Amino acid sequence: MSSRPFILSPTPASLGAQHRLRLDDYLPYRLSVAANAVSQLIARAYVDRFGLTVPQWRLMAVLGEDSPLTQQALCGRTVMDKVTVMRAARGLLQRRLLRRQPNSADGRSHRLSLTVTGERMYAEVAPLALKYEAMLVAGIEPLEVRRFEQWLRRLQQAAVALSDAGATR
Amino acid sequence: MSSRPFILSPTPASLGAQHRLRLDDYLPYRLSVAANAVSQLIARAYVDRFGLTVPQWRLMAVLGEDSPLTQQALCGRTVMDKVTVMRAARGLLQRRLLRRQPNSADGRSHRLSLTVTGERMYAEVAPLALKYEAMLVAGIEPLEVRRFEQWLRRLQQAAVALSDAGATR
DNA sequence: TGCGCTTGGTTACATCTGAAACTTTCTTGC
DNA sequence: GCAAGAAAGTTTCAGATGTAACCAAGCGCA
Repeated sequence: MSSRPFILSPTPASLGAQHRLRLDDYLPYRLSVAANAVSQLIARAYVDRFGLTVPQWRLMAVLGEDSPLTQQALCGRTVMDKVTVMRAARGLLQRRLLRRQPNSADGRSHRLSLTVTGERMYAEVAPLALKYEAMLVAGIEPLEVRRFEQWLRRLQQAAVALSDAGATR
Repeated sequence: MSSRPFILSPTPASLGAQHRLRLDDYLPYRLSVAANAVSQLIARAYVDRFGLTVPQWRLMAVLGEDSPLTQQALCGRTVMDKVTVMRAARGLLQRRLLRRQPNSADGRSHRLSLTVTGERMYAEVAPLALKYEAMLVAGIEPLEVRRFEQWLRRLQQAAVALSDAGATR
């Protein structure tokens, strides 16, 4: 690639950024593009092998480690819209991968959990997911990966905070 | 948050990953969620202040630093589909932010560049973008930020490589 | 020159997505 | 208890997005 001199030179104020906008070095852009590439890769794999969409995959991932849960709870765990969760759940229900039982504590919601078939699929889905993750970070020290994840959390937090601040302002 | 012991303990094989799938610690998920949060924040800001969609914003960002360019070139620079570029360009053309001139070298394509109005908007858009970036990474050393960006590039590259490998296999 | 192939760009269509309105059930304050 | 408001879930609708088909202009090779 082209040389980028003085990028790390002392910046004028407290803003640790460039003064000129170069899309290619723009963090939100880089983040978006990277996320897209990774998402596409994994989405394709899951749709091909299991016929699962990303939202459906997320539901299975969560319910595989903790169930039963209501749709509401799933929204929180997967950071997805309630409509998205609803549709994903409907798909899985139709395929008998999910079971929906009445919630004695609250007549509005239901308790969702994997069926035996769902568990069986989960048993294939989870290792594949881990395999993809491993391939993506191949050759990188685990400690580095952890640091990166921390970064992502931090960034997300910052974005949400700014978003809330903007909304109420 | 909850404690996560032994995460950094020696892993069995060369795979630097967990053995159990926990969505919350799953890198592709974290990446997607973080990217979403950041994208939403910025998208909202741009639609509110300038009436620009993300694709439109990207076109302006690229054309502001380098023009004229064909749509084809813009696809490469923004990592967007040609249809997406086409629609974004159409929107900007209608608002007279973009100019489209014939390309003497190739009758199929056109040379796109910002109009004076477009330049004027760019002059507002770019600093705001940098401001958002600065706010997101506030309190983090610039060197760290660079490292993170490198990470993102690397991850993207890995994803694309795996995707290509999968497609041809 | 001309026939086939490629490429830039556009259109059509099918899908996905989220905001908003709506229904039902629960909670709260009186 | 019972109205009023909140919350879980569903449906509807409009906008965004991408794939595939399509058109027109260039390229290449005989």
